[in-house]
Amino acid sequence: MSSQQQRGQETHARLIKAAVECFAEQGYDATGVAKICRRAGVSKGAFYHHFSSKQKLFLALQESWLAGLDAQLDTVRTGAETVPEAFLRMVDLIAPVFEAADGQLAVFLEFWTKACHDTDIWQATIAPYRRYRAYFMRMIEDGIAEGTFRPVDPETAAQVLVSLAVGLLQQRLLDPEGADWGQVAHRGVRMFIDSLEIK
Amino acid sequence: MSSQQQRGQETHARLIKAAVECFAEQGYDATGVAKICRRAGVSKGAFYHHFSSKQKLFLALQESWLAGLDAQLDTVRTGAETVPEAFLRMVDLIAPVFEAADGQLAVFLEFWTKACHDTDIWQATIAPYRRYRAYFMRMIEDGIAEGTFRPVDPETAAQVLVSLAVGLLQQRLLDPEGADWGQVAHRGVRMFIDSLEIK
DNA sequence: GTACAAATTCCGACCGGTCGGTATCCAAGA
DNA sequence: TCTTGGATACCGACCGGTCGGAATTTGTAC
Repeated sequence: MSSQQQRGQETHARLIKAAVECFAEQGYDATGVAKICRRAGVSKGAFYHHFSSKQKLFLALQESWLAGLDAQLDTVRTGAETVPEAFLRMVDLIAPVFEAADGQLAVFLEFWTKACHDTDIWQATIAPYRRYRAYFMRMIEDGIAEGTFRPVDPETAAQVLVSLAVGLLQQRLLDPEGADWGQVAHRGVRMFIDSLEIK
Repeated sequence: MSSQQQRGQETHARLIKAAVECFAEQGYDATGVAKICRRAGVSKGAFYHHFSSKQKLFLALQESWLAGLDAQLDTVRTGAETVPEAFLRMVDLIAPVFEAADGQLAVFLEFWTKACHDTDIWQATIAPYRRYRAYFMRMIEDGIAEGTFRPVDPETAAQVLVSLAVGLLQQRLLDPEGADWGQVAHRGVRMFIDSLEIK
């Protein structure tokens, strides 16, 4: 890689980092391109050299973040004996990911909001949820197959679980001090399992 | 009421209505005050005669909507023998409220988003959730008292339920065609009850 | 009933400022 | 020399909000 290419990549990364911080602190709309540039120590010209629009940067942000979450999810099933165990492991594994990203998560709400009014963002936003739903569905089907779960409708159950996860994320985001959200998440997933398990 | 007062109230109502429609279609930030006024068939001067700022109108919107939801919630406990029944009744009673408001619900996402960056909106936004949590908590305590529920921690359980409700709302908002959300809601609440009930 | 003042409701031009985006030029590395 | 990455100045559009005053109704004194 030439020194010029490297310089370019560094600027790119600095812009992403600055954008995440700005969006998290003030929100997407309230953050001007100029502000991102100032924080990144870079000019507006450089910005539009790397991103064709403010929205493209927004999408790039979402994409990179979700890729990280996906990677984390893939490690869940390994090393769990039964499906219920896998679900519980998931909570433990995912929680720190969210905690680490803490301040930046507010941007998720922006994604959801914008998704309602923009097809590009909408597509990029719902895709992961459908993927997670399918993922959970398969786990539930496995649970039924291995005899630990009652023969419920896996799709509906998966949708319930995704909703619960999303709701937990939102509540945690809105009122971080309002509860011990890690504990609530645990309790929620345990309730989910309880109602599915054959006892 | 004098004819002047009445005229004022009508204008007020027209502004609210126009604002809800605009916000739902394009979002809060993308909707200029001028656009609301045009839709309401009213001048900018009239707008600022009725609302001291765009944000005040936003808050008024949220307040009036939540008041309606509260009123609906208050009718739930009456006419249910046991607590589990009350929870199930709640789903049936609340669902149509959300369905009726359908197109307007996207504004909720905006409330959440703005709440992260504005203390005024934040206070107005979390207050109802804390109220609902307290409401559910009492119901769960009642369930424990009447012997139908296991002696779990009512607070955590209530937080789980609120999270589930919020998540269902968000998912429904984002992907209305993605599932039969009424059914998912039913299944979710039933799951919640299942894991609490003494069998 | 009439004349006039006060108050309410509303109008729309206008303000300073900010926005996303563009055009142009420059410096340095290949 | 020529491409690439970055800088700067600038554009038109639009924003939330203000303001002086017009139009109409209400209250009051005669």
